[in-house]
Parts: sequence; structure tokens; C-alpha cells
Amino acid sequence: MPRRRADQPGASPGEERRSTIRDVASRAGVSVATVSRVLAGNYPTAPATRSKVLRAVKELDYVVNVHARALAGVGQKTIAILTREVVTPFYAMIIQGAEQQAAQEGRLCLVCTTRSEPDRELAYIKMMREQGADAVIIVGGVTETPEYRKQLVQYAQALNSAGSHLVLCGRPGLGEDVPALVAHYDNEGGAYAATSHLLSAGHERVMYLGGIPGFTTSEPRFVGYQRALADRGLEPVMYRGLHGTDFGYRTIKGLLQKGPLPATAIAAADDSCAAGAIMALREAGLRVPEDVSIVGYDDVPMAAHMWPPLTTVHIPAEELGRTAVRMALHQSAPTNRETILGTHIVVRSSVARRIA
Amino acid sequence: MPRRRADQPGASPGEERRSTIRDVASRAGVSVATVSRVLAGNYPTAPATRSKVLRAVKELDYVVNVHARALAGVGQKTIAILTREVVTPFYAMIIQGAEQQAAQEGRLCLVCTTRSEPDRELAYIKMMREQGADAVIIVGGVTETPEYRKQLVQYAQALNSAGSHLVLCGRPGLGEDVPALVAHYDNEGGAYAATSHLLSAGHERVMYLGGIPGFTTSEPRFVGYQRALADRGLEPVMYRGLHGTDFGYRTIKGLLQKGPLPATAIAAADDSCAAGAIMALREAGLRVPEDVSIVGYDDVPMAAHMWPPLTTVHIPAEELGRTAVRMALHQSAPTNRETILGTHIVVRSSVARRIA
DNA sequence: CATCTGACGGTAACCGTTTACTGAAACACT
DNA sequence: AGTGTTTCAGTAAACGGTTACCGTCAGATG
Repeated sequence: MPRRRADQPGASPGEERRSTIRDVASRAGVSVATVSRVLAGNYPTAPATRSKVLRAVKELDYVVNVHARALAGVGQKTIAILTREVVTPFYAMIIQGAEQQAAQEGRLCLVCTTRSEPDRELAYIKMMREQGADAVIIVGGVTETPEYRKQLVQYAQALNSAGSHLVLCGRPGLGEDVPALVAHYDNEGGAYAATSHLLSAGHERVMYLGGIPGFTTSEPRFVGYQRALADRGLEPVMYRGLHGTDFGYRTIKGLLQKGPLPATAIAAADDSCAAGAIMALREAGLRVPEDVSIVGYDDVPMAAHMWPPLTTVHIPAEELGRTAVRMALHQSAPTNRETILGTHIVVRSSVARRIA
Repeated sequence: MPRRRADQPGASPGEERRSTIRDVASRAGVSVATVSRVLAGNYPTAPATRSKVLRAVKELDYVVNVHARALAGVGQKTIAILTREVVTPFYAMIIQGAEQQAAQEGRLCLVCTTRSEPDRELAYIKMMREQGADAVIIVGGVTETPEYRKQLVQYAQALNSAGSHLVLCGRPGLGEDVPALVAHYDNEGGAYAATSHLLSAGHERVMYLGGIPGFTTSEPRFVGYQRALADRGLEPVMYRGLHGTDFGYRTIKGLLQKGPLPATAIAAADDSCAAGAIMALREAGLRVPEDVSIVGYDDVPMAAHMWPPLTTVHIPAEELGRTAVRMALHQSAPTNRETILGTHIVVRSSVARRIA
């Protein structure tokens, strides 16, 4: 039963119908096959025909319908990037790297924000399966619950059986038998290095500040901190709870109201936490790094422009994103499903030697 | 001519074929129409049939093919966001707002980064036309050249004739007769207010720092600055050139090497420029705001956490993004094609009264 | 001059859905 | 029982492309 084929006169006035390959064909006086072939350029066509078609295309301002094309099996596959949000510079940088690589490989990128809602995340994954995306990359850590994990495993399998890949970027893998790729970085090593840096500057009471217990990025950082302390037989002093500037600010401010800081140095869970802490210290009349030393984590762009410039742990965020895309696209061998990038400390001016 | 229909035995081993509505239908022992209707839920179905279908769907792990669905006319439309990049917090915030609104309206968002390359931008616009996106939102300013402008006008028309919209977000419109929506903010007013703030604190030599001449966001800011000065009969002192921390840092540092700063206050083209300037001032032993006052522009999250906390011009970035999406989706009346959001100064601690 | 051979263009099957239309039961009425 | 209504399922025509297959016609070859 014909449904519309809006060729009757008196078509709706406002809405222009998008021109199809058939329109082009009839305008050029050839068949649709010829138009398709001229556009694809994968079949011999007489120069005269060719130019007739191209002229018609230009006149009608024709663009192919990707849906139809995809349905016919020649789909331009896309890569989806799922992230909590884009405003956090760390995520933004990963995304930037991923998009660069994707662009280089001729892929279109879909960035979707999930706002930490597992439901939204899962909904997007489903959407991507429908779209037929050839990879979905999940960016950033998460607080893992057993149910969430189970869901993810299931989706990894579903994606896999549909011929596409799930890539976990900046988050640990799901286990040997789960068909997911992993592009991760060394959280624990960075924290160990940062804490050691403080320690070797003579500090003996080093506080760990911030981080969400159970969060996949926080936990290993905390472990690295503990290990560095344990290696020298020192006791941890920790104030964990949340990420972000506010937490750092409020925690240090509260501590300072109760008395002197129970540490001479702070290892912050991330740069913004460090920024908050510095603010609170400064408001209380303490100097950084003369009175209190501090290191951050992430090396966001702001870190270099803070006062004092923040010593922190650099994560190769852009490279991480790029790696994720590369893995997704060229994952030929089933081996090497996991790439761990190194982290390193970048020393600036927020740490001072402790004079004993 | 049958092409594949992979039902022959001995199908390729590695690649699973994605199951179709036909597979579900035959497994459930009903017709494809019935499956479609059960899934859509817009047509009466007997409970028994219903559950048979649902079971088959679950067993085969079936998801609809969006391309086919779109082709059949029930497309989930998407909205595309084009931006230079995502790492600049100002853009990130606009994007965040846009995505929030889009999610609220049940739309999927495509974020694409153009890296300032007009070619890439134009290529993405074409891609979006193919996709049949129902709006493309271009975020952020640009240095307009006549050719670029002409191209954009052409694409606005093409998009419009395909029934979708072009929205310029944070950038001025293209003229009365061009079918583009505009969600913009008051650049000039903000700069006027910021400069006036400095002026009414007693400063008489106020320097304008940064901004790219000809850039759509820079130019009006500079005009606002000039107007504020002119209103009091003062002469402008300007060092323009680029956006960003580096420019601010290098310019002020260079100036300071040559002698005392030719101003007692700085109106920066943006917050990061201000951050760079502060750094250079500090390195030269000058205090902010005691020796030099400064105001920024944009009110990025960092501004509140800088030292000193930066007085700056707030742009309702998230609301700007939200507005863009709302306009794109509900643009019913052809009037009101342009929304200009207000900007206002937020005073923190980077401006001090000048003691005459 | 007959036949072969490419080059080129058209015809139509197919991709996976949606949905108007048709038809067949089942039920409710006279 | 005969007829009118529902209720529910199936058939098949689009949607807008791609491409295998098959003609046709011109030039090359024997």
C-alpha cells in the first residue's frame, strides 16, 4: 500500500521533502543504479553521463540517506563514547584523544553523557547496539556494584556477538572470560610515586585527602599511598569521602578549625581536591609549600596555572583515549586485550623540603 | 538476486549474524507484523501471542535495527553539536547544558569536534544532513571570513530545506534572511560592566589584554571595553592577539621586562588569559589585587578557585546550551529566531580600590 | 561480413522495519 | 440462526539505497 511518496501536487507548503536518488535519476535522465554508481565511483560510467548526474546532484542539493545506505549494507560505522560528563577536564582530554584517533581512522564519534546513572549508561549501550556502532567506549571510573557488573558483562557479550566491541577506558577489566577490551593506566603506581616524592622530601606525616571509597580509580590510588607509607613503616592519615574542590576545601577547613593540621604534607586524590585544600590552607594563613606541601593527581591543565604550580601525577589522558579507539578498531588478535599506560609524577612548586 | 540471507548451513564461524525481526517471528511462530506490533505496543495483541513474542525476543537477544526503523519513517531523530573541542570548560559547559536539555526531550546527542578546521565543520554538517539529524548546533565563536560565511549560509539553507535547523550558539546570526536560529549572549555588555567595575574602583589606566581581533566573541568584548572608557573620556591601552593562558603570561612578562606596567588594572579577554597574567605579575613580585587589579571573562569553574579568586563576567553557559536545544526543537513560530542571554559580573577578590 | 568483446546502462532483488488494508474468528445482538 | 461488531493476525507495499545480473551497442578481430 503506497503510504506517501509526496509527488501529488499541493504538497505541504512549509516542509520540503528531502530529495532522493530517484529524483536525481529522473532529473538526469538516467536510472537510479547509474546515479548510485557515479556517486560511488566504483563502476565505469561514460563522462557525459557522469557529468549529467553530478549536475543534477548539485542542483537538487542531494545527499545520500545514511539509513538507507546502512540498510543496504554499506554502513559508515560509528564509535560511541560513553562518559559521565564532559566538563571534567580529565574526561574531556580522554575524549579529545579518542576523537582525534577516530577522525584519523575515518570514523564518526558519538559522545554520550550518562550522568553516573547506570540506567542511562545501559540505555545508551542498547541504543548503540541498535545503531550498529562498531565499538562503544566507556570512559572513566565507577563505583562497582555486583548488579552493575553483571549487567555490563551481559552487554559486553551482546555487543561482542553483534560483531562490535566494548572498550573500558580508564577502568579495570571485567575478567578473563569477558569479551571486553581495556585501556587503562597505572593508578597505584602514580600514587606510590607521588607519596614517595613527599616522603623523600622529608615529610613523615602525609595525609591522604579525598577519593570515593570503592571507586575504581580511587581505590588503587589509596592503595599506592598506603604502600609507600608502609614501605617506610609510617602510619596513614586519611580523610576520604568525595572527589572535587568542595570536599578538599571543607575537609581542610574543618580540620584547621579543630587545631593544627595532623600532617605536614597532603597527597590529594585529584587535582581539584588539591585546589580546594590549598584554598582552605591559604584562608587559614598557611603557606603552600612552606608550611604544608601538597601533591595532586591527574595533571589537569589547570594544575600548571595554579598558585603555586601544582606537583601532580600525570596521566596520559589523550593517549589513553587514542589507545582505546585503536584497540577497538584493530583488535585482531584476541590476545593483548588489555593495555596499561604508565603514569609519572611531574614536579612543580607545591612541595617543599621538610626541615627536621 | 538474493545476496546473502545467511541461513545456509556452514555460515561464517566467527561472525554472528545479528538477529532480525524475521528470526523472532519465526521462532515465536507469528508474522513479522505481529512482532513489530508487540514491540511497539500500539495495537491490540492477545496475551498469549504477546508473551510468545517477548520470549523469543529475549532468547534471541533481539534489538531493532534503527536504520531500518528510520527508513520506515519512525526515526529517532538526533541532534548534533559541533564544537571546536571539548576541553575548554566554557564549551564543555555549553555542551553539558545542551545534552541535559536534549536528554530531557528524549533526544540522543552527537557531539562532534571540528578542531577549528572549516572543512571538518562543513564535512560534519554534511554528515548530519545524511543522518537526518533534526538540528545541528554550532557552539562557540569563529573568525569569520567571507567564504566561510557563504558556506555556512548555504548549509543553513540546505539544512532548512531538509526540515531541520541550524542553531548558532554563542555566535552571532547570519542575517535576517538566513534560516538559522541563534542562542547568544551579551558579550559587549559584560565587557562594559567589567571595565566599569574597574573604573569605578578608581582605576584610570585600564589595559585590555588578549582576544583575537576579528573573532566573533573577542570583538564585541573589546568594543564594550572601549565604550566604558570612552564614557569617561579615558584612553584605551590594549594588547590583543590570542586567547589563552600563554598569551596572557608572555605578554605581561614581556611588558614587565621593559619597565613598569602601563596600567593599574587589567581587563582580560577571558579567564585563562587573566590566569596567565596573574602568574607573570606574581613572578615579577607584584601582588594581585594590591598592586594590579584584574578582571576575567567567562567565569569558568576554575575562576573561583584561583588565587586570588577571580572577579569575572559570568556567562550562563549551561543555560545557553539548553536554550539552543529548546530553540531547535520547539521553533514553531518563525519569529524570535534569536535569543540573547544576559551576562553579569561576579565580584570576587581580584580587584582593589585604587588609592589616588 | 560475421562474431567476439568490452564498456556501459537498466532492471529488480534485497537490506529490516512499519503499518494500511484485508480477512477470519469469536462474540453479541435481533 | 442470521447478521453486525470487535479483536487480533497476516499480507504486502513502502522507506531510499546498493549491486548482481542481463541486455545493448560500438568497435575490434578473423
